[in-house]
Amino acid sequence: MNKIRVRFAPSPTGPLHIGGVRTALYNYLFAKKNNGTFILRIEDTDQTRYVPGAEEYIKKSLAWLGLNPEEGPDQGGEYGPYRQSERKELYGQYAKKLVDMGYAYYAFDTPDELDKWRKKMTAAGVHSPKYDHSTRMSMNNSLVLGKEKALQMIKEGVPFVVRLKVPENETIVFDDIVRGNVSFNSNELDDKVILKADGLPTYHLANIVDDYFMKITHVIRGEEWLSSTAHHVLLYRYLCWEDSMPRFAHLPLLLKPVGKGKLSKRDGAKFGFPVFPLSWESDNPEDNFIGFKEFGFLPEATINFLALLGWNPGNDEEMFELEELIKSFSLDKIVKSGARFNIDKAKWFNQQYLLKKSDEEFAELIKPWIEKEGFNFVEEDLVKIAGLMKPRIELLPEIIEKGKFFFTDDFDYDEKIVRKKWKSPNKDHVIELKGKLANLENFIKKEIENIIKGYIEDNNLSFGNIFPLLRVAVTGTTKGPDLFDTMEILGKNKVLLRFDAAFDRFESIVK
RNA sequence: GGCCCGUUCGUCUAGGGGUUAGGACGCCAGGUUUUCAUCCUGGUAGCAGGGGUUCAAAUCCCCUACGGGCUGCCA
Repeated sequence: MNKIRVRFAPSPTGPLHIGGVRTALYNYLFAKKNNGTFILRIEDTDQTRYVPGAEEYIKKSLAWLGLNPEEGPDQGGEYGPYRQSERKELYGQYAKKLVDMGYAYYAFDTPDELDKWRKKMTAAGVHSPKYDHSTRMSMNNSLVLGKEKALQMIKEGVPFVVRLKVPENETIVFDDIVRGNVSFNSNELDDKVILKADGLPTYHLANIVDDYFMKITHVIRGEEWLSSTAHHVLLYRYLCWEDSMPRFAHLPLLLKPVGKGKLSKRDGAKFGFPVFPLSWESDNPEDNFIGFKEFGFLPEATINFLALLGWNPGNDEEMFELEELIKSFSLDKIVKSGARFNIDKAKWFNQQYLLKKSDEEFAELIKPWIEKEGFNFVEEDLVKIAGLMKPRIELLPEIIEKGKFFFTDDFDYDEKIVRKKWKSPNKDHVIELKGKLANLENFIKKEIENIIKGYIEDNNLSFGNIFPLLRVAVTGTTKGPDLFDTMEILGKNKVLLRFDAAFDRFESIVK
């Protein structure tokens, strides 16, 4: 069997959607699993939609996730170039060849004319007018004009496109790895444009030509391509490449968390979570998107989550890092139906991976977020803080909202608790306790604990009345890691100052 | 509208003629904890509907409904 070769072929029209990332992932996994080659090909044939920076974004996204192509625009390879705009000459050649063989024809209908034609047809009751076997003979093309005349027009510089001449009354069948046999009646297919007036190919032609020359063995792509696969099969046949036609695997789409339709780029803003791997900045603020990375996701969690959205290993396991995914991956376990994008599961995965990190690793991960806030910290303390905060964090930036008190005195107090508990005798005990802590020479967890617990026990107090006040005084909140650990990290000085500040504040709150 | 694809707990999914329909997230309850979180235990909830085929259907077939995709000189 020939060596497996797959490609991820995005268009640089903007940031790479998370669904595209999953497509890349599956291609990558399939390649690695089978000792094959994972190729990146940039499909930049639509110059009107080209967005500068998008190609760079795609590469950075793949790199962040560890999905590194072996061949591509940056890596090179013996089947390059890997940018379609750099392969321009190739496509025209094959478009012409198809025309010469009678499998395609030149068409001169302008976009404007087609638009008007469609409107007219629609008005006449045709639901979606198609340029196909039933209408092509009433259009402006070489089939009605005659080849001579058409060639003449082309020579004179009349803009033209090349359309595939879809045969009549044929059943086109292909065996999709995910969906099994899929068949189309050719009468339903339109005469797709394969070469545009600007001389560049459309997806359909470019794809077939490139896949053929790049020796692609499996085309793993989104379901949105299923409908046009019949055209692609025709192209392979007419070009006499049917023997090396790749196998197709059409992936189910990612759907909106709620409501109808597939996941769209706007859903991120709408639901408050990312639908892109990395953040994307553009001139138009409406087109600024936050990424999984910037949202606080780990690449391994993102991968794990994505992998399981439309694929499963066939057993109950669900924690998979890239290497394990490679071992377990198989195309036949891909699910057929679309999957709703559910961020809760993604967060859970993130937490699982965060929990696996050592305190040192976790400290490094939260550091950028803390620095971003402009907070200062002692390296050694940060590792301790990391250990305390790790089980409490699902997304990295939560270190700020949940652990702010480690880094600054500027935090709000939980007023509800203060109002409820800041009264005698509770408050007198707390003030008394502060005095005892002030006398403590060795301000370490064990000692602090002895003082506080001893005091509460000696005076027969309830933990529930004293502890929340201590906690809120020092951290502002009743939630958080072990208070004695926290105090030790903060240090005696800071803790005492916080008590003083808190007592003042508490008084004005209860007033 | 037409064509193609799909439909198992709220969500992701296992199961592909005989199962108490399994797991995970979420949610709820209990336990642990100074609180929160982690962790542990338990619970909640599903085969879209209708016809067939069969001794037996979540599983095979048909119809309907619903959902998704496509229907561009976009990919």
